[in-house]
Amino acid sequence: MARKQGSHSEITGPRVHSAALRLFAQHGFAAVSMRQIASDVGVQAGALYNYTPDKQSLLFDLMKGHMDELLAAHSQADISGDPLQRLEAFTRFHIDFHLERPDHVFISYMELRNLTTENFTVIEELRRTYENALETILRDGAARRVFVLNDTKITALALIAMLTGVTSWYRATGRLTQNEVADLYWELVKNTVGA
Amino acid sequence: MARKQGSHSEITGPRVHSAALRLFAQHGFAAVSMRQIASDVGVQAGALYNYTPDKQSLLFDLMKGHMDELLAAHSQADISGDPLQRLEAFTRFHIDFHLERPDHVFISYMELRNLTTENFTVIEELRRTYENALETILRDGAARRVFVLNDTKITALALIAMLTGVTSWYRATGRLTQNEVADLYWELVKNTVGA
DNA sequence: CATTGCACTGAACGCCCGTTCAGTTAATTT
DNA sequence: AAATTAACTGAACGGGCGTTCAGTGCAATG
Repeated sequence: MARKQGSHSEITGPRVHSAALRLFAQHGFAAVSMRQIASDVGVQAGALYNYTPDKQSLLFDLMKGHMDELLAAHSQADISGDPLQRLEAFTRFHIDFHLERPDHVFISYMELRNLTTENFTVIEELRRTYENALETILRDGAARRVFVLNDTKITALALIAMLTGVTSWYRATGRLTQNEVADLYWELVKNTVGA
Repeated sequence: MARKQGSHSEITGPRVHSAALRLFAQHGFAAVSMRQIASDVGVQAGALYNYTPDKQSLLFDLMKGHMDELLAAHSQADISGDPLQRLEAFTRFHIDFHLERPDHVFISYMELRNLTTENFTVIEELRRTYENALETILRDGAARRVFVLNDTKITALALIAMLTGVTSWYRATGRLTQNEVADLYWELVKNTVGA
């Protein structure tokens, strides 16, 4: 019969994924071996295969999990009101969410090319869904002449690149708090859309 | 005596580096083997070592060469006048330069963690030099109240992230010409700095 | 025409890779 | 106490890795 207590799998499973997360973010997917992940968890390489069918799935699960969390958190977030208010809410949501998951963000932007084509397609679609949420806000604002935009699609991409870039320099121990960063970026975003 | 004509080294050498450039950009440094590069050039793996001391140097040379070219082109470019004119010139220079070297740009932003610490330090310093050029323009403009900025350092980083992001979606066969992209981004940048 | 030396081959070096699996351990259930 | 089974070990599989180097062929030199 299946054991309920004393089982290690509920501990080891998450540890495998969080070791993979950290190591992939630090050294890159291709540069990290299953033996390194195993050693970090404190088991032999073979034991990893109780928790993932293969290395590729380890990467995909991390990225898919991140995108699912992003979209779930985004629909939970209170992003409402007129376009300007929604853009502010989106900006602050994006900064907060991304600053709290630097490793996930890093992997999701750097390791796309190490996904199989099927897995890549899945992630790309989720990413496009998120980008479209921003584009909708921009289009609404442009229609109501609250924003002045020459090209909503390019503006959306430019804003996301700007906002996500924050993870490449932000350090919790640095000069600015997370809220100060969000304030600064909101000013930049507001200006960018001509509001 | 050394042969001057009929020598292949002047042909093979550049081919090694350009094969490495393309393959590293496509699959990532860690995922590309010396044998793949050799096969792309049309030689055996051992022959590569006539042109590079090791794989790491291949990566470093590509990144160092890119940064040197960037800084050289930047100082050749006519970036003069008042802060607004200089910011426009910088923006257009940055977009043009980066759109014409997508592989170099990709490698220089993605493969930093695969550099040895010594090599990383070198590249980082060159990158900071370039960022400082933008920051100087911003500080001048803020001092003369042409720009409205809360934090010149963060604004510089945000703008560079936004501008460099163009390489991740731009395709020469797409909807927009390089000049149209530069025009769009200049509008965004101008707005962002409150000018 | 003999010599030089560049450019390259092809084999080898020791090592690490992702993945599989028979066997061991020990906690739980009956 | 016996049976069951989850969790894991340790060895092995075939293969690829970066790098080295003695040897080969040939174009240019003297």
